[in-house]
Amino acid sequence: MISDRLSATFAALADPTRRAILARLVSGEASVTQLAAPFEISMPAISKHLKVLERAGLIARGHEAQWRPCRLKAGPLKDVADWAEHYRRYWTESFDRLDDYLRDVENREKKHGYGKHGDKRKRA
Amino acid sequence: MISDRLSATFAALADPTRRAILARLVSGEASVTQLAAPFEISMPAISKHLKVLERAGLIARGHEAQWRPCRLKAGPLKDVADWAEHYRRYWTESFDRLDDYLRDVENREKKHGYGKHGDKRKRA
DNA sequence: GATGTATTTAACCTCTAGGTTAATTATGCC
DNA sequence: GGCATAATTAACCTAGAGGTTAAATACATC
Repeated sequence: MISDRLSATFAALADPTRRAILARLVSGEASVTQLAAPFEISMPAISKHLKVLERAGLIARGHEAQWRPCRLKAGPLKDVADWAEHYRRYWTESFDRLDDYLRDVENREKKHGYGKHGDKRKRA
Repeated sequence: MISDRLSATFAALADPTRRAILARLVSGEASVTQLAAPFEISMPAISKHLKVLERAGLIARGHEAQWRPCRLKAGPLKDVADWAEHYRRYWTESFDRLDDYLRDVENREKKHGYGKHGDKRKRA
């Protein structure tokens, strides 16, 4: 079980099915069956996804006869947005802190350099 | 392995150690040993976290002698921020779509209602 | 080339995530 | 009460996450 709220939120959002469920809930309350319709997975699987979303505080659930309608609770998403905002200047600097390391790195690029999987290039 | 980029990003961010590493990288490039310092886990564990961050495109790695300095790559965080922004109006509506369901729900709250774990309350 | 430092890889462990099918619970309707 | 529908719980499976320790790799220096 994930203790801190932000981790629980990110973990809940890491699954595309769950993000799709949230997206669906934007257009209003829905039953479990309705939420399950677009997916090929079983009902219990959907049920588990909903439990994860509920634990993360991203949905709330009601009771109407045998239905348990879900609705969006976007509160934790504000935390996500706020958290990401702290990094805005780093994605704004066109290439991630480009200015910071250009002088350091570029003028010694024959020796070092940032490659995808380390330095496997031939060296002159 | 996670196929879509957004899922990989969220999954990477779901771990507090990894978020702390990103936060540290805001103050500039750092070696693996430097990044590991604040934590009690082993070097291989840190190495794995860095691999996750690298795969998610959140860091880039260099080569300097036996060091593999890391730097922040905030690109994917913009996607996170953009994604979250779509839900702004739902967390802005003070209590998550409050207006949408107040009429529907509140006037039948004796029968139904949104509780933490379903309707376990006594009914009149 | 031996030694020391930085880091990764290998091999392993445990726990959990995400899925399944079958059974159970809750409710409305006849 | 009996049946149909909605959803959850139970029991199970597999793959992967996150951690460990020990061994291997890469580089600088003496």
